[in-house]
Amino acid sequence: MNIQLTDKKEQIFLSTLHFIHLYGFHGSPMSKIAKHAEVAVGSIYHYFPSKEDLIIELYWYCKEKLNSAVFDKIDPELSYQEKFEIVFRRWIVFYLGHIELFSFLDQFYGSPFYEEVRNNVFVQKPERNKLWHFLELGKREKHLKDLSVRLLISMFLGGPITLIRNCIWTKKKVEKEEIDQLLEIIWNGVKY
Amino acid sequence: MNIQLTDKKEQIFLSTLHFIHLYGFHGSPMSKIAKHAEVAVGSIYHYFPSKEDLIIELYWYCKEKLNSAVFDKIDPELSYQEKFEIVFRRWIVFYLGHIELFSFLDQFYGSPFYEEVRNNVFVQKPERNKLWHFLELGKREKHLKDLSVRLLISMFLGGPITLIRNCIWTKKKVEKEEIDQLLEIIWNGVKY
DNA sequence: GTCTGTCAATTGAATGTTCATTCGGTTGCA
DNA sequence: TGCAACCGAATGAACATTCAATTGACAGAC
Repeated sequence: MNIQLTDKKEQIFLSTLHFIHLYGFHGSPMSKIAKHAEVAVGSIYHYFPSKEDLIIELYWYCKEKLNSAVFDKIDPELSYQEKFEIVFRRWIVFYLGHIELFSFLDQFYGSPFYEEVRNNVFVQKPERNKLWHFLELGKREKHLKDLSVRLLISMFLGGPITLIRNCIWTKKKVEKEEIDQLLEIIWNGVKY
Repeated sequence: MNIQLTDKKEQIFLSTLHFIHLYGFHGSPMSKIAKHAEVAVGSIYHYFPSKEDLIIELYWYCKEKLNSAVFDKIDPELSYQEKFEIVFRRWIVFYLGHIELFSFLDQFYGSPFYEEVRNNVFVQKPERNKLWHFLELGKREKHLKDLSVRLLISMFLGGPITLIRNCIWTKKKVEKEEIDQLLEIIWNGVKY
C-alpha cells in the first residue's frame, strides 16, 4: 500500500510541469524530472515511450484537469449568460491557481508538439473541445452574436490569457476588479 | 560591394526565424541555421556570443520591425479613435504577413528567454513599449475607459493573437470581416 | 601603382558536454 | 514461479561552442 496520494505517473507529470514552467522544454532534462519526481529515469520510460510522448500525455492530463474544473457541475437550470459567466470566471481562477499548468499550456500551444495533437481536437473530435461546443451552442440559440466560433473563442480566451501572462511576468496579482471588467467587456461584445 | 540586399546578420535572423517557426527552439540547431543562412557556424559566433544571445537579439529585431510597421507614419491630425483603428489593423496585418515572426514571438513570450528581456520593457524602459504608451495616453485623455493599462493591452492584443494562432493551426485564412468584427467589439469595449 | 602589414570577416573540422534512451539486473507482489 | 514495477549506470547521438587557419579589404609607405 503506497502512502503517497499521487501515483508515480502523476508525480512525473507534476515534476515535468515544474521544470517546463521554470526552464521551458529545453532546460527540462529527463534526469532532473526523474530526480524531482523521486523516481528513476528508467521508470519514466516504463510509463512513457519517449519524452515527446510524456509531454503530449501531460497535455491531455492538463486539458482534462482544466475541463473538469471549468465545466463540471454547472446547474443546467441557469441561463446561458449565467453559465457563460461561471465558465469564464472558473477558467481564469483555475489558471491563476495553477500557474505551472498555465505556463505549460501556453508554451505547448506555441510549440510544434501541438501539431500532433490538434487534428484530434479540431478536425476529428470537436466534442473534445468543450469551449467550442459551449460557444457554438450559444450562437445557435441566439444568446451570442453570429460571429465565427473561432472568433468567439479568441474573444473569450485571448484577453484572459494575455492578462495572466502579463501578471506572471510582472509578478503582480490579478485584481478581482479586473476580472469583472474583462467579463463585462467580453460579454457585452459577444452577447446577441 | 555585396550584391545581396541583406547582410549576414539579417540572413542569420531570417534563417533562425525559419527554423524556430517550424521546429521550435529545440529542433533548431546552430548547424542547420548556419547552413540555411549560407554561412559557416563559426560566422554566427562572430556576430553573436551564444545561441541565447542570438535569440534575444532576434527578439529585438522582430520587435523593431513590428513597432515600425505599426506605429510609423501615422497622421498626427487623426482622432484617437482613427489612430486606434489604424494601429489595431496594422498590427494584425503585419502578423498575418509575417507568420514566422509571429510564431517566434509567440514562442518567445511563453519561454524563459523572455525573462532576461522583460525588465527592460516593463520596468526600466516603459517607453520601449509603444503600445503601452499609446493606450496610456488614450486613457489619460479620456478616449479610453479607466481600466488598468495591462487590461487594455490584454484586450487589444489577446483576441488577435489567439485568432491568428488558431488560423495558423487550422491553416485557414483570417477573413476581412473577422478583423472588422474584432475591432468593433474591442473598440466598443474600451472606448470611454 | 604596387607592396606590405593589419585586422575584421569567414571557414568548418574538432572538442567536450549534455542529454534521451537502453538494458541487465533487482525488488516485491500474487 | 512469474511478471510487472522499478532502478540507475552505461551508451551513443546530437549539439553548442571553440579555434587554428584562410581570405579579403584597405590604409599607409615607397
